[in-house]
Amino acid sequence: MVSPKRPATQPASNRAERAAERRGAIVEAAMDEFIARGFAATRLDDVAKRAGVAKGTIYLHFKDKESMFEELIRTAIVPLVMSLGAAPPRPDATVRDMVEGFAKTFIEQVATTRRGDIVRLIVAEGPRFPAVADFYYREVVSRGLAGMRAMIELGIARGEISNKNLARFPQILVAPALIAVIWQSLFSKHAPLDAIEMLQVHLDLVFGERRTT
Amino acid sequence: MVSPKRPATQPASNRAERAAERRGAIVEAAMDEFIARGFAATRLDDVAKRAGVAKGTIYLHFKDKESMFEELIRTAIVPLVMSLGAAPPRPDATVRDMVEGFAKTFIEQVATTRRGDIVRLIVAEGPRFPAVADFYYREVVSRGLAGMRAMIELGIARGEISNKNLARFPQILVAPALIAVIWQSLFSKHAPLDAIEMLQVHLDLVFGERRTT
Amino acid sequence: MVSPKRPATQPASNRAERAAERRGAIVEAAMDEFIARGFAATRLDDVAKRAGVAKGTIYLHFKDKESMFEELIRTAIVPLVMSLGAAPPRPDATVRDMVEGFAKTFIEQVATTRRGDIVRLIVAEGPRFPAVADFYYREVVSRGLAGMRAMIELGIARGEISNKNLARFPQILVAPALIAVIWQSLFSKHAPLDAIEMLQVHLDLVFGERRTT
Amino acid sequence: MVSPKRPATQPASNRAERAAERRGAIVEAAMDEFIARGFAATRLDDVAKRAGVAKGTIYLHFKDKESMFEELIRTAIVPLVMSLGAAPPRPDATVRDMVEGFAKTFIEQVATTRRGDIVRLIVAEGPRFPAVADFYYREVVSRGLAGMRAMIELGIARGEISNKNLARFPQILVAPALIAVIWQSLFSKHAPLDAIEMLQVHLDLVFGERRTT
DNA sequence: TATGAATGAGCGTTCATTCAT
DNA sequence: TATGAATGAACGCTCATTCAT
Repeated sequence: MVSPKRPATQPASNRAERAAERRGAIVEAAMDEFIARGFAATRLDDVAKRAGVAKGTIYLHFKDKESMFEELIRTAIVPLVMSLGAAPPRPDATVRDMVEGFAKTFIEQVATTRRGDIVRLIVAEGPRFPAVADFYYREVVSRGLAGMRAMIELGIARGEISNKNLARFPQILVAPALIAVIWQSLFSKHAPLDAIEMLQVHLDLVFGERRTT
Repeated sequence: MVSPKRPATQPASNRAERAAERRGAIVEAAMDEFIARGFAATRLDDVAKRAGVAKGTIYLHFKDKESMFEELIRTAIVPLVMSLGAAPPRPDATVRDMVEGFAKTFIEQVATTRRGDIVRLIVAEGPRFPAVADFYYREVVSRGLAGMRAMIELGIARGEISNKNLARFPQILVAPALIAVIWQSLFSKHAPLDAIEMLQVHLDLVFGERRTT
Repeated sequence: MVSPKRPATQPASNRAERAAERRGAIVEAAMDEFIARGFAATRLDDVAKRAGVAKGTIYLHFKDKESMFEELIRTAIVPLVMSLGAAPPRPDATVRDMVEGFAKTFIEQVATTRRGDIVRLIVAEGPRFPAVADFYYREVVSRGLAGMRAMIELGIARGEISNKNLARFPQILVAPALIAVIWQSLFSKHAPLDAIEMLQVHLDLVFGERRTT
Repeated sequence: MVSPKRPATQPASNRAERAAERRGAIVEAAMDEFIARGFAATRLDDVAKRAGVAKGTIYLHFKDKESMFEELIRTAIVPLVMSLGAAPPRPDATVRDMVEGFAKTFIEQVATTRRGDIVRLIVAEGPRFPAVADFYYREVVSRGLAGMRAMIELGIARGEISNKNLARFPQILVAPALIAVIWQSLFSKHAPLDAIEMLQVHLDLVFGERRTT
């Protein structure tokens, strides 16, 4: 959340920079509002207020509410992919270690942050925004599942994973992660969920229980 | 579309009955609309039209849109619980068989029907309707998880489940089922998902692979 | 301008009647506003206020501002045509008498009333509302000119009109009438125009000067 | 789109000249837009774009939209008057020849050009812009009618015009010309109108039919 | 002088809610 | 009880006007 009023010391950054700042503020504010209220219930007035700009300014950056929403989600998905794709390719590590690293990254970078809320937002609005659902499927789901499948197959080849059918349903591998995301939004106040622990247990199911030395 | 003047031949089903019919029609229509559009985007005009009643009639049965939504969800959850709680208590069966039966019931009764959409609706609107989320947690989630935990513990006691930590995270057991529900709504047109098969594989992870004779 | 509140003595006219009254009030109000401000500058808020209804009520009768405008004009043109077409077909009268009667009717029924303003409104907005211009041409202009041409030809045949070319330009016969309409709206406060007199003089040109005994 | 930095080779036409150029471009663009859309529906954004200047630049030349419109019309009227007042004062010609020359000039210089659209624009917006209507009356209408009246009186004196009352309604003389202007804008696509021919016929009415030798 | 990003009042339209019938 | 016409607050979007650069 950058203050819209640049401190006097700063030498008045150029126009483009200022515009980018404003746009950023709008994006942040809109994201927050969309997450908090969903698409239909979000008021552009509130977005503008939260972003510290006038209502009309939003329309200098986005064609209308709908395309703002779609563009926002698309934009937000990119770092989501990046934060996951950033899994270090340690070829010498065990598959379990790789998956575990990946899972931890997910929990830290997604499940416990606003990125997780975006995932829930997509689940919530997807049916009304096929373009969003399509994009999400293409950029995140299909890629993510392909990556998981590759991991699973490697695990099977190396003998780390015994259930050969798992490769057909990589969804199983990520299911608890998604559960964690949804749990955060809906039930964490009723009963906290230790996502990291849960993922460990789940990985034990997949890879066999770790011999606790 | 029932004629307002009941023909004299009809034994004049009493008023209460007629009212209940109307109310039922409204509930059905509202449910469909809420599922299709979400809370905020649903128009009571459309609900009334779909239910075949006048707009004002809705207000004879519900205080306002919000409480209608909450009441609807609550009402819809009951058969959800019932359809799941109806698991026959075969004490002689293996735990896996019990869980499997339960899972199949879920797939058939929930994941592939409108009930699944209701689950997604709760995920979507839950944060804006704490009362709904609370009710859902109390009536479905906590009970369901308790039941699952009991099953798991029985499985552990009987030696069917080796991972003792699983009892701490019964969410893991239901995670793929929830995935199936969400997948139906969002991605089934991109790639169909055989939920039954997926659950089988998942149960293989939990109970150990079935020796396919 | 009918009072929206029916006097208590009246036995509460039925719904349809009330609706027609309201619609009539909206039409009146909208006509006045459109004439006074033109299409773009007319505010539906003002129309509603003037009609004594809520803004939303307008939308119970008209799809949107644009179609309201077009429908209004179309509706207003009908009595315009009628008031002109009502020229009594006195076959024994001279052509001049017929044209004169027609002209007087026009001056009395159109040029000096709000109907004249509607003509000016069509001139003003026609280019932006081709549908309006088309309708006006079809229903009023082409018919009116055809009628005029018939009169002129009759006049020529009877020897009342000597200039045979006039039949090719019946516009000439109506031009002063249109001038009168426009003059009313724009310049009557600068210099009043005695339209009746002017038409007499014009007819003298067409039919030859009357021998004022 | 003129480069803001004038190349050194150019003898740097002074600022005032550049400003006048810009102002001219704005005037042209605004005129086109006002004619095409009317006052209220014209967007200064479009004017600026069409003129090739920034929106703010308009405000360096005009106080606001309203006064721009009024000033524009006033400015546009001047050449209108000039193009008409430029009637050569051939004292030896017949009055009919003079009027005919005048009429042809009008058809060529006004009715078939954008100037005619300006006349229609004044008819359309006049009631909302009394200043415009006043100015137009003062500068064009009253002068034009006075000129016409003088012609008519000369015609009467010379025996070319027999109807002495015509001098009281010089409007009759110009009515067909105005009709031609309006017809161009509204109905020329439905039925073309040969304005020159029509004016000839009209003059035959006024001056008596020409003996076609 | 010229720019165009930013503003915010204002408008068309929608829709939950009311109420006379 | 049921209706649906009527309401009016609220929202998305536009555009004349301003002003920092």
